[in-house]
Amino acid sequence: METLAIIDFETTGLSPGEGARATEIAAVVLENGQIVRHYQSLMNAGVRVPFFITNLTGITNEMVRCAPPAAKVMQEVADFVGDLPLVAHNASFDRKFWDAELSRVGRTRQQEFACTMLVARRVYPTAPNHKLGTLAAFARLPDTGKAHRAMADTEMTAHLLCHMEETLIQRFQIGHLSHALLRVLQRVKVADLQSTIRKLIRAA
DNA sequence: TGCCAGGCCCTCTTTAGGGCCTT
Repeated sequence: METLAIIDFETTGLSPGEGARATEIAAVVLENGQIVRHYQSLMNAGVRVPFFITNLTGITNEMVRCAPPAAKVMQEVADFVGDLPLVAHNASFDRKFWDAELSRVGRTRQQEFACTMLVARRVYPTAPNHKLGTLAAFARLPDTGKAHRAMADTEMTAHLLCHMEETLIQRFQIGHLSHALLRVLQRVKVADLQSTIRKLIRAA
């Protein structure tokens, strides 16, 4: 697999447009199917953490108050991932926060996101659902720690990506999984997955 | 009081509606 950066945000809500801010981010670099570098930090954006978010994630107001400023963390994580292609589970969510938090420090995203949830819907159509935790159990992925914390979810997404690559290699004899192929697969109609991959292999 | 975003996908569709998924 080509070298990719996988990220996951914990936030105070669902939309930066509604005032939600990031509370934690994790990123890993996946190289040849192995996690070779980690970045993880809580961040203080100067907002209160709603009670139900603390219940969900375990992230408290005290933890955020003691964390480095959001601007410092975003500069660090943006430098950490550099121009590597980005991957996230339900990437439309993380892309919104990545773009919003980066814009606050005067930076803009240079690369595209690929989405493991959209690809998993096609690769694992019989999974009970396509939540990250459900897919981890369905594919019997290694335990990565407490769900709904940024590094645990980031590592789980990395394991899911590797498992999907193995599945696609076995099922369709693809050579390897690239970011470009992920971007194609996430837009293919579920029923067209097989024919689309075969066409891509023939064209390669 | 009740509701709250947005992109994607499916279908009893396309001049739409509702479920999924993320926090």
